[in-house]
Amino acid sequence: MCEQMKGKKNTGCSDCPAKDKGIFCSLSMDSLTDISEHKITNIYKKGQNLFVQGNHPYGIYCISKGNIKVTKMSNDGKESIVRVVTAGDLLGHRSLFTKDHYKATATAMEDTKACFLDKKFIMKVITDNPSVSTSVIEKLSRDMGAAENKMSSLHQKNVRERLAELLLILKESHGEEIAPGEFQINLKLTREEMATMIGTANETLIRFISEFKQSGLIRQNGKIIIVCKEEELIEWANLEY
Amino acid sequence: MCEQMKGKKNTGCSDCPAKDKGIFCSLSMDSLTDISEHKITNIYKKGQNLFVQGNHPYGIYCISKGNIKVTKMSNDGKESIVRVVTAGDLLGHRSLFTKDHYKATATAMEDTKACFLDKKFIMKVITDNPSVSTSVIEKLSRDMGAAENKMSSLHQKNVRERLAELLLILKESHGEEIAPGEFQINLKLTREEMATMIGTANETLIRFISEFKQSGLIRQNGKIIIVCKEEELIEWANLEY
DNA sequence: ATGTGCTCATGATATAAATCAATTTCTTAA
DNA sequence: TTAAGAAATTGATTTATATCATGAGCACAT
Repeated sequence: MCEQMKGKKNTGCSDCPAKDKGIFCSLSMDSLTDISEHKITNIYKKGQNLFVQGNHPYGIYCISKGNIKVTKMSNDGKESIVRVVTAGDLLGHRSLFTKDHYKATATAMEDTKACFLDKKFIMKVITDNPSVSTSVIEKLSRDMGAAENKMSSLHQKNVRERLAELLLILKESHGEEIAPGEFQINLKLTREEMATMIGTANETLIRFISEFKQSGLIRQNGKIIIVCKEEELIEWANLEY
Repeated sequence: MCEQMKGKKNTGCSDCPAKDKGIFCSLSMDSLTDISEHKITNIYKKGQNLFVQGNHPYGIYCISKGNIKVTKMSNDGKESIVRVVTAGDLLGHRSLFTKDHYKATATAMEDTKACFLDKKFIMKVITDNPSVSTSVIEKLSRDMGAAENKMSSLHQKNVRERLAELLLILKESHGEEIAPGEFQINLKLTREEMATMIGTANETLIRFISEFKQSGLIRQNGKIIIVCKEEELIEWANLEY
């Protein structure tokens, strides 16, 4: 019996905190129950891998709680975070759909709850439910837009601009307004991780973080970053019109 | 009447040279006829835009013949080619599915034939035909894999490695074996275009192209590049294991 | 054929960011 | 509670690549 199967069945999908953001949001109660009965829920501790670059996929993960980083490692050991996956998102679907091995490694950034659905079952759910397939298509399209955007930023922008852009993106995806115009980014990241998200060295990243802190664009509460002057960050980010 | 509607109906989808590579490949003759009746076929001359960054999508393009580059332009006028689209591929779907404006510009690299399907119709085809939706999902997944790969390459690899990688990718997508072990890349690219594909300056690209030519890894027949020593290119590309 | 405007090529120089090195601060586990 | 390791910071130096400058080769329209 494979690793994933060791998990135990858990609360139903209808109770999932991420239900409304997930691909099953428009399904009937009955269909949801069907999915609940097929899923295997697992808890991953911070630092644990859900899957590893090079392995073969045999299903898909629906994230119920927690943040997961998807990283690619080069031969010479350089790491890049290509995407961060959150509650309501899918994980491992890309490789499953292309019938390929995993091109990246997925690691829990904090204690995480993820439900595993085996290949055969999820494929059937997708073909049987247009609302699911269009959700998947929409999610993929969105992620691909983000990927292409990041790609062009790496070419067109310098590190300061890329950092400003990253902070704005994190503010959108993980931000919480804690005071008028002040947004706390609810995602704990090391400098190293932030650096690999924008394709730079951590020393370089640190210098610009310090710069932004000095200018009061951001501040820090322990490990947590707070965006104070969004408007100025937007200026620095040099976004497309 | 909008620009796209000026095109005339043309030969049916069943005669499309790209049919087998497209998302409609598993449809019945009847369904294909239905699609043929709804499509608007257009011819684009080299350099013409199919759509422009910032505009609003109201349908999708199926490429029947020709190559199209998808480029993103920064505020300061720097261009990046994020993807090249070929016969059998979709175009404009990403923005359509996310209900967003176009994030990039699509330009014909040569005389091109593309069929336009309006939003309402293509959405119906997708929801009515699981084979189409899974094809779309697979294509998106594949493109997204390419995008994330390119993203990490920009961070992890130097220009020489990225160029070697690009040549290998082009060999896969547009290569034709013209002699044992010699692959002609059937895609005319300027140096400028190649440079923007791997996120570098054209002068820099030219230096490495020259290097590769001198080492006999590639050679040129007019504007067309021929890969002579694939194995050595693979070495240089420093691919993931 | 002849200019006019691209594309390609090569050399010289500048620079952003990587790398290397050393110190401090924070975490975590014994 | 302290020791040990990890993460963050700051400074000095190096380096890959961008940028600038110039000229040669080609293609195409007149």
